[in-house]
Amino acid sequence: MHAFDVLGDPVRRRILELLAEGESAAGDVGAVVQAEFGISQPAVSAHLRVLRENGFATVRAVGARRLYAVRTEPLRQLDQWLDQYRALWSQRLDALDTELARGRADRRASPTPTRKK
Amino acid sequence: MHAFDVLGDPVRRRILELLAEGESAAGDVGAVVQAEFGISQPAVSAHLRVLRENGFATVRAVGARRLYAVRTEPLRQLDQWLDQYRALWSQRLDALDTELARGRADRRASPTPTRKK
DNA sequence: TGCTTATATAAGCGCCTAGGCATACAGTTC
DNA sequence: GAACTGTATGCCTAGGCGCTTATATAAGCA
Repeated sequence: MHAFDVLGDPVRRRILELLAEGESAAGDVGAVVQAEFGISQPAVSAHLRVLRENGFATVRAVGARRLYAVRTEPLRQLDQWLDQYRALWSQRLDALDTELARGRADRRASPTPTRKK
Repeated sequence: MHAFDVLGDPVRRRILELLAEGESAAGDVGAVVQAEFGISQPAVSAHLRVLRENGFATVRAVGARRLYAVRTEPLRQLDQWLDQYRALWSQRLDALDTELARGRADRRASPTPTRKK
């Protein structure tokens, strides 16, 4: 599952947000999320699993508790992914201007940039 | 549709990447994407529509052509969304350490060992 | 005007995912 | 060890999304 698919779910985003406040037990996170979204405990558990299996969270057992914590790696990657677009907005131009600006840039000086993959 | 859902599709991510090189016609983007993903023209058109309707792209007609261009606004917002997590990784700690660090930090004020992994 | 190109929309369909309930399993307590 | 708490898994269903084919619409051209 791609990082964006993981983050595509509002429940998971909320869980991540909660975990950002600090490591916490599945049940604690669950209580909040269940209340807010009106979903069951198994549903929350499934979301935690997705986060876990996709590297967004780590777990460690403490007694019968499962303490979850955010793993920033995937988020950092997301940040990197954004890099390829930052230039487009750091030009301090708004969307429409950016569009026009790029069109012109291509016609004027710049040689065609390479791209593939 | 949430921004993450929009970006959750690999075809759409690729289209965005292509558009980042500069404004281009639906057909041109389509040719590439259709070849790379083996999907039909209508499928590409549908993706362009999603990007458009969710603010990730703008269109303008030039004759029978439809020129698409990236709109950075949603990407900027994504960047902002990441802000709430940047603190977690700018601490220069990796996931596991971060987890431990936060747990301890809550209890006392001791710093933690450095990264590994 | 009739054909072709460029792109979008419509209809139908399979698949994947999230959710529910029931249940399993581990740990804690007495 | 029985009962209870905390959390995960299995199974099933429903809804949404992406794909395909067929077709519509608009512009360009002979």
